[in-house]
Amino acid sequence: MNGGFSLPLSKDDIPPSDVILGKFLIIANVIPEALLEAQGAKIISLPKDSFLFMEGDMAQHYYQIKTGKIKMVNHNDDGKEFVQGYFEDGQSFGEPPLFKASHYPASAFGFKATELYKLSREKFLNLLRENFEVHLQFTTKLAQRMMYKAMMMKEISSHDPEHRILSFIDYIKKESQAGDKPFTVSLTRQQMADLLGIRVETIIRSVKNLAEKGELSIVARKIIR
Amino acid sequence: MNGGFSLPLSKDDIPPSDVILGKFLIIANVIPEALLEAQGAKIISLPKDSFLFMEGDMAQHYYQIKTGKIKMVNHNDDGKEFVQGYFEDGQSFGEPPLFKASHYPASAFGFKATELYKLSREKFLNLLRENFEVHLQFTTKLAQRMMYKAMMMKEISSHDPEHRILSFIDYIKKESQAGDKPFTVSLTRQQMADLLGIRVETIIRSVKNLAEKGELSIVARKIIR
DNA sequence: ATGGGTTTATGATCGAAATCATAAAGGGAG
DNA sequence: CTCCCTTTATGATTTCGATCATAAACCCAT
Repeated sequence: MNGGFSLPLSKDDIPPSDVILGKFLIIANVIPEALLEAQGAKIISLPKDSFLFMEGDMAQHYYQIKTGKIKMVNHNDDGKEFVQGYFEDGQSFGEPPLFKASHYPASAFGFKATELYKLSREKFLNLLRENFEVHLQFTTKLAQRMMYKAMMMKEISSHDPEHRILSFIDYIKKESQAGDKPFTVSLTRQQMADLLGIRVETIIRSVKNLAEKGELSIVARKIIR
Repeated sequence: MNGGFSLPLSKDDIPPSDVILGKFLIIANVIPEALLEAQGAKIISLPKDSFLFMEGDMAQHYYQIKTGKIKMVNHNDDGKEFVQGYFEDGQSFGEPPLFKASHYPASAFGFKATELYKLSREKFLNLLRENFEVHLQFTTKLAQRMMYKAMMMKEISSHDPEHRILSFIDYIKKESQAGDKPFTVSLTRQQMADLLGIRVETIIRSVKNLAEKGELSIVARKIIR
């Protein structure tokens, strides 16, 4: 999953559920910290439950998580939220608008207290210029996220909650590299709902149905497939 | 929209509607043809109404359209289709799975008879390696498509057909760089339906509603905003 | 251990988009 | 011009997820 880099991730102190939650959508474990520091990246702190930037803001900086967890999220008019993704240690987020100096399509929210590297747009582009391997690595991660979004769009468009849920679980299972081994979903049903654009109640009911059909099993409320 | 390159696009023989249709989702006018040829790209022909590759196939080649039009599309079990995007002259498509040697998340369909450059994965990556500007250009286009998908996911998830339609039209209007000038949507209602994951009838009714509300106007069945 | 907040659960009702059916209008090829 | 196919249009009906309401189970902090 790290695609070549061995960053000092030290996930030992993170509870298992979070590791799994992070597994999928860990999509851009991008730039070695040494390189960021060499370019002059600053380290900043984002408190839990606060926003780093809001949907619509102009993108000026590259951000990469040192430790913590960020939720990229859209809020529609009636307050409902749609989660574009979660990002954790070593991952970057919110880079797409950097390239054309445009605005963020979603807000960045501190799901946990988070420490981040912050690098100006110019220095970021410079870093890519001077480092083909990092650039390629970055593009690769972007491409992966792209495919995730393509998959989700297809699923979301053909609304059938059960199908959506299964595809989603299979995707994160694959990401987790669990192989054939039973895979435990560590997301809450609410989190799945926000990622899939479905109400919690519907998730709960659909999951139960899927369990009855034998497509997955529920043990101690956890979803296993 | 071309972002720096002036490719010999010669769109003169393409009717206006197609130019406009192509305007949006023209997102990766990527590699100068001279470079492709230098790397040894072959030119192949894809007949109208045929598939170049299918969802699930392993990605082995980089494709860039010389002339014609490609539709990237998913088919769900009951035959309904979801269109990920249209691509035209000068654009590339289906590149994300190239980076990790994985399979296509959607099928490529000849919306018109199309001539394409075809380049092996290795040579494509090589080309990026040797050409920072092209690589950056490519990443930029990928980032743009990414943002389009993020926007669409958010819209699709918060189902309100009218809202979705307006956001979509505003997006393609912006892409077309029409500014404040009235913008005529050149997509059929069916095409909009397939791009938005809504039924045609719903599009028709919603558009009519929006016209009554004054959000847009319909002239000779064409949607103007 | 206890209390408060979250997560899971379940039933009842509603509503909006999908579906089904049918037809008129437009457009292109010969 | 005419025929045929696509696109737009409109009404009737159905369906399934959203919504509302309520409560049990669980978990964590003090």
